[in-house]
Amino acid sequence: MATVAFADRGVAGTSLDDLARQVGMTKQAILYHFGSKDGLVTAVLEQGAGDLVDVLAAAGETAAAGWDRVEATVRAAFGLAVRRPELVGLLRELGRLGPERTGQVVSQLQPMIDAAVGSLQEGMDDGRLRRSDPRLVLVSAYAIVTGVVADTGVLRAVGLELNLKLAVDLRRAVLAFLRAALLE
Amino acid sequence: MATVAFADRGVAGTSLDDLARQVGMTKQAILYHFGSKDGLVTAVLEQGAGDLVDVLAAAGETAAAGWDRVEATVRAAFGLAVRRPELVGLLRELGRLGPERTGQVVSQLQPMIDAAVGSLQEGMDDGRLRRSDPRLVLVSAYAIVTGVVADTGVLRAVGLELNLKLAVDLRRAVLAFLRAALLE
DNA sequence: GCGATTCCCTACCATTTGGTAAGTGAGCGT
DNA sequence: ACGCTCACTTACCAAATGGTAGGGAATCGC
Repeated sequence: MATVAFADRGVAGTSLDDLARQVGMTKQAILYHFGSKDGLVTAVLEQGAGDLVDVLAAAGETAAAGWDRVEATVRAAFGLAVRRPELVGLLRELGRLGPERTGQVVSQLQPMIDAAVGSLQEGMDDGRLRRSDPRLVLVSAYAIVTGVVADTGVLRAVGLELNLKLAVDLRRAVLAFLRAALLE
Repeated sequence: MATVAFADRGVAGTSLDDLARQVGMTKQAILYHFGSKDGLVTAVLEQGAGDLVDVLAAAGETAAAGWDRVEATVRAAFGLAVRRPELVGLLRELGRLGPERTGQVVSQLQPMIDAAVGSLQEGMDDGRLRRSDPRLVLVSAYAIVTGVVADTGVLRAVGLELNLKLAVDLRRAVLAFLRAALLE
């Protein structure tokens, strides 16, 4: 709930009073549980990053290394982005929360990121994937998935509505892009 | 200046006092010129959208329709995103400013967007470009360019630093993606 | 049964926020 | 010289903000 509010209107744009009213508690109940707004932000970020890691890491591990793993991860990422867009919003909010906050979340995501880069690199070394910069691939894929889900205003501007069908189309487009980049 | 602050810390996260101190004026001087914070936001958005249109539309018009125009526009977009990343941040801030604000900016960008979609569609009808959904192409390209520039925290997490060389690499990757999608 | 703890509320508080009121000085047309 | 507008400034203000203090009810260990 707080996650959605922070992702939606930003941390600075969400007052504890608003939040409490939304949850049906008083501001002081929130402060009791989290100590301060800072504490709440920390908890929300930790939970969000945890969820992210849980879903994506699990998806990656179930598939065999190589293209299958890439596809499984992208599918999981799209599913998560559609089901819980607030996680994407949270990632975007990070930029304006300062480096310490970014560091907190990144340190939680780092093992997963390293694993992804490593897996891609390994695939390239084995010749199963075409050689390129795995980090560029990762960043590009991240940008497309998050950008498309988060900027719904932009979607509407080009005459698209974010729904299941569009998500499937976009997933197909992203996978085609990655296939072109990673397979020959 | 206000543009940078709004893009950087968000509208809600930027107080008029902070802003005024940064500019070397008093808050009341700002209020005198813009009437209210709302007025300032409106002006900043209008200016930002105008700049966006100026650069991108000009780039599109100088190149011949078809792939050349796509490439010219992407190059202009990357240039703008690197030179003035706050414009990207502003676009992202739109989402949390509510539909009216989004409408204001979108109506300013709409002719350019329609022209881009139309140009792509025309190229596909002529057979100069491979047939696909031009809106999906546009959204994907938008997401990559803006995502990569705006989420510098994510970049750093994968061990990349946003600089000229990286921007060039990314531009190459995006152009390769678009070429694969639009040319055969 | 009973003290302690947990959890939450009411009542405040200092600070910050966007915004108003009133004045001031520089420049400018007449 | 005079009035007038422009571009501010200082002095406020009411509301909202994050946070503290203290109390009360429910629950738990014993």
